[in-house]
Amino acid sequence: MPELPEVETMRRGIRKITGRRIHDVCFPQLESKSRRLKSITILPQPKRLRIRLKNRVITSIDRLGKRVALRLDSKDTLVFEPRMTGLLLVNDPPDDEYVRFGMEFVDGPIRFVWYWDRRGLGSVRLFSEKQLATVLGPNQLGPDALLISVDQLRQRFSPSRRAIKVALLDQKAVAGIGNLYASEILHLAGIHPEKQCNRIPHANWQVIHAAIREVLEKAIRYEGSTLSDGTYRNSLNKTGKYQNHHRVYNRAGQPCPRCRDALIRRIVQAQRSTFYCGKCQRKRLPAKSANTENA
DNA sequence: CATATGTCCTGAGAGC
DNA sequence: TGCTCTCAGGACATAT
Repeated sequence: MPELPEVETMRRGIRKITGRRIHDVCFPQLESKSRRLKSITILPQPKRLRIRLKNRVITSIDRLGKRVALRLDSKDTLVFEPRMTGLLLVNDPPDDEYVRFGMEFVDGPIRFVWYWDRRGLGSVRLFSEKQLATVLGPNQLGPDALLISVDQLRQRFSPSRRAIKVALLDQKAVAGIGNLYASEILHLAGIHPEKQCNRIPHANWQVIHAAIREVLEKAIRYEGSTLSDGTYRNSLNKTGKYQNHHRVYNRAGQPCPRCRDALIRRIVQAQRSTFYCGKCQRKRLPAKSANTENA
C-alpha cells in the first residue's frame, strides 16, 4: 500500500536517472504469452507511448502525493501510480509476469527502471502539460502532507463534519496520507480517529500537524513499511523497516506502546481498518472530578 | 454542495 | 487435497 513514505522512497531510488535519456521502453507483460493477468492502465496505448518516450531526457523526478512524476524535455510528464502493489525497481529485470513496463538507459549508473505491479490496480500514464494540470492539479490534489502549513491544515479540515481519520485519507484535502499512516499519525497526536473535524479544538491542529511530519519523516528514514505479505520493496528490492516502528497499525489486541496498559483496538471506517488506543486517544476529554483536590 | 458507498484487482489464508 | 469465501486499501465512479 504505497503511501507517501514508500512513494518517496521509490522516487529517491530512481533519482539518478535525472538528466538521462530514455533509450527505449518495453511492456513485458503484454509481450509475454501469459494471458492470466489483466493489463494495468497504460496511457496512451503502448505503441504511441513508446514513440513519445523514446530518446526523451528526464529533466526532474517529483512526487505528487502517492505518485512518482518524471518530467521530460518534451514537457510531457510520465506518472507512475502504484496504488496497492506497484513498485519501481532498478536494474536486475525481475523475471516474472508482474513486470508491466520497463525503461532502458544507455549511460549512467542505472541501466533499467521497471514498473512491477502484482494486483495491477496501478497505472503508467503520460500527460501533456495541460493534461497534467487538469488531472493532477491543485483542484484534484491537496497540498503535500510534508509541505502543508498548520493554517492550511486547519482551514481545510476544521469545517468538515467527517471523522478525522476519514478526512486524512482524502487526497484533495492533503496529499500522501493513506490508511496505515493515518492511524499512526492520530495515535502520536492522541486524537480519536472518529473525532469529527469540526469538533477538534483549534490548538489541536498544531499537534496533528506536528504528528503528520514526525511520522512521515521517520517512515521515510526507514524506507517505508513492508507488511506481512512482503510486497512492498525499495528500488533495490529490499524491504522497508518502518513496520518495526508501527505504534498501532495491525496491532489489535496488543498493549498500547504509549500507556503500556490499554490494548490496541481495531474498528472499521469507510470500509478500512483503523487502529487506536482507547485510553490515549479519547473521543471526549475525561470528565473533571470535583474530588481531585481532596487531601 | 458534502459525504458515503461500491468497484476494481490478486494472492493469502480460513474453513470445510 | 482442492474448493469457495473473505480480506487487504489505493483512486475513482456513483449514490444519497
